[in-house]
Amino acid sequence: MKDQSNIKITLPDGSTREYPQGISGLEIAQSISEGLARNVLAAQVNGEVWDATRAIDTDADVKLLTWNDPEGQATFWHSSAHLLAEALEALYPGVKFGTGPSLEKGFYYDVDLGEHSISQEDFPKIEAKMLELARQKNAYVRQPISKAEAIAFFTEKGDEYKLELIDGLEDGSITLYTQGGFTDLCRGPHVPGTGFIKAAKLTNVAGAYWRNKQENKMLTRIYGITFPKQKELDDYLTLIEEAKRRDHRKLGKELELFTFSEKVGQGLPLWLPKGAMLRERLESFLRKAQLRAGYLPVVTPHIGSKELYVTSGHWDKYGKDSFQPIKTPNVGEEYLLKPMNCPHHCEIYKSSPRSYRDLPLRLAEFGTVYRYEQSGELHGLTRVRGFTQDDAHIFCRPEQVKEEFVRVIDLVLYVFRTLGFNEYSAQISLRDPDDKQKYIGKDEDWEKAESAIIEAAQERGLNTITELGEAAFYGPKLDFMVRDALGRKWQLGTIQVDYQLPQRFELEYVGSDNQKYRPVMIHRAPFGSMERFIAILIENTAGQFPLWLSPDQIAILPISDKYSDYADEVFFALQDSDIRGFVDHRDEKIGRKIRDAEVSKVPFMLIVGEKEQAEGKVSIRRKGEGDLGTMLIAEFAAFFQKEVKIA
RNA sequence: GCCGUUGUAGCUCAGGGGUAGAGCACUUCCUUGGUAAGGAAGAGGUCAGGGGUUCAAAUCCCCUCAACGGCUCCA
Repeated sequence: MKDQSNIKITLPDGSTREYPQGISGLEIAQSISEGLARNVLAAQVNGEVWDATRAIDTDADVKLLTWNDPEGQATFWHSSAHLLAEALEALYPGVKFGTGPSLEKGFYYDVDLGEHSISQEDFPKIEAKMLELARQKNAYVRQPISKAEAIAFFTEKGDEYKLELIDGLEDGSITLYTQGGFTDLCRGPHVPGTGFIKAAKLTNVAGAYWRNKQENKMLTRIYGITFPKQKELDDYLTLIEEAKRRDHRKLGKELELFTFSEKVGQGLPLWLPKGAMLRERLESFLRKAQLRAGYLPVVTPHIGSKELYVTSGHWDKYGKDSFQPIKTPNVGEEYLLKPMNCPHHCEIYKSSPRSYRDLPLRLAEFGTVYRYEQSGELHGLTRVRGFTQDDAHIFCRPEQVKEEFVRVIDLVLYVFRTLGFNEYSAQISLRDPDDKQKYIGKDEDWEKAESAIIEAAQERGLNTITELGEAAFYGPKLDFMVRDALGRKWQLGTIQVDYQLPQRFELEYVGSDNQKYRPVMIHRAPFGSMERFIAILIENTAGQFPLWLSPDQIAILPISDKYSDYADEVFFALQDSDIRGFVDHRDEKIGRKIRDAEVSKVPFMLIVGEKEQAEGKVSIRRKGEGDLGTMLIAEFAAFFQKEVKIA
């Protein structure tokens, strides 16, 4: 007969062991190996992450979590947030605490510092305090308490934020955690003790609204990161430094792609010749792909009468936060800078009666739009006030929605693949079921649209995440999200199903039965916006664009001005083969010309001197690789054409 | 929009109550050099803008603008 006090623990490899009831994850680790026990940060018990020291009372699947597990790191960082709080309480008595979660990389704690204030200069002091407390190797002690006790504790402490949090908690589910002299309301879990934290760095301080609501008080959010080893912190900091070097704002300036001018206005990028040419190349790439996919180009003006946006619903939704209407000499006449292309495209649809045979009708336009983004939101090229969408609207019959949607997914994936965007996430953005007033349209239409998206994504085997409340006000969408060099997420490609605008604009087509029907609209933009896409492209490639996009593909470097004429000859010959570049006619030594070409990321350098001139050749040097030997001009042109195609 | 930080030459930055500095870039001259920076000279700034304190402000204070880091927002 089985001993009542024993429980069965199943480990991830499928093996099962018997332990006395009440054993902890840490003790299980000890029974396996000392080394493992030293590294256990938490235990996953039946799928839930627990303190490693928490007693397990029933048979369970247990996975011991270490620094190598994302959940282990999350636990480590959440515990570090408590350590930060402890340090803050020691240094700034009376500080009140909001919440302090772990992040993908690190953690933060939101605090109300009262009279105090904290700046970057205070970081070393706080970090030192954290490490001092860590060296005390205090245990994180879990203590379940009743709601009344919790209220009493935090009333005594005078922390109204914790009281507000307790208010939303259910009696019986409340726990406190204490390490050293610091006690926090927390559901856990935590690492066994502070001693695991060997390196700490506060990264920045920022304001953040309490509970993320704009109408609430702004607290001070202190961001930090910790590691079990100093070296890991050093490596992390090096990585951040490298990421900053890829920042499109920095590279955009260095590579002379774009600039901003206070005089032109905030968030209004000025494209410099190299950037403009890069952008044009991307546009023509997509134009070609869209022509193949059955899109028809249209062009519409940058403004439209206010009535257009009253009809579309955009005026009602965004009017007061937008660029305000442009007035004319005629009283009452008002125009808006267009924030969207869709209303214009709807009017194009209406310009002629449509038959079911005409559908799907795919109208495409690189349409420049203007949105008055909040000043604090502007960010390089990723968030601007004037930008160009690679927009198109597909007008189709209801039964065509899914197929069209799938075809758009294919187009987006083709674009991403061609440009080497392998790290994206596909996000299905649905409406917030608890806040339906934010949206327009009938429930029935929303449900149809949402299921069309979900099915289409499934059909293409996309690995999707679903976000509630992220839909556009007129419909759900499938967004392709990518990260910038510093890990921030941005939406690039987007596909949106819309039943509302066709109704608002009273779009119709005649069916085979000679009855009138309402088409469905799909909004889509594979790049999203040229500005944002190029920003991410710059960061992805660190400014080293694929050969076909590179602003300058070759630099012709004469050894001295004696070979200037030959260099020009080579240049014109290659220009005839559609190869872009320039001749470096400066009075500099070859070493210098090479260095400058390398730094400005020109893919090929063609060095010409006495030898080359005599033989009608060029010496090829590839950026980052070095000397490739000599070729005849025509040989190089052929070689280059092959390279462009591979890229 | 909110909280915080920053704003000095085209760029990167030093300085800091007594009327501005470096490197790179730029211009001119010398140099004609073979695979990642040749040399010299020169030019360039109302120290973001406005107001205040002071005998004196780039420096201290206030306001505005912009950038940066977050928060909120994102058709």
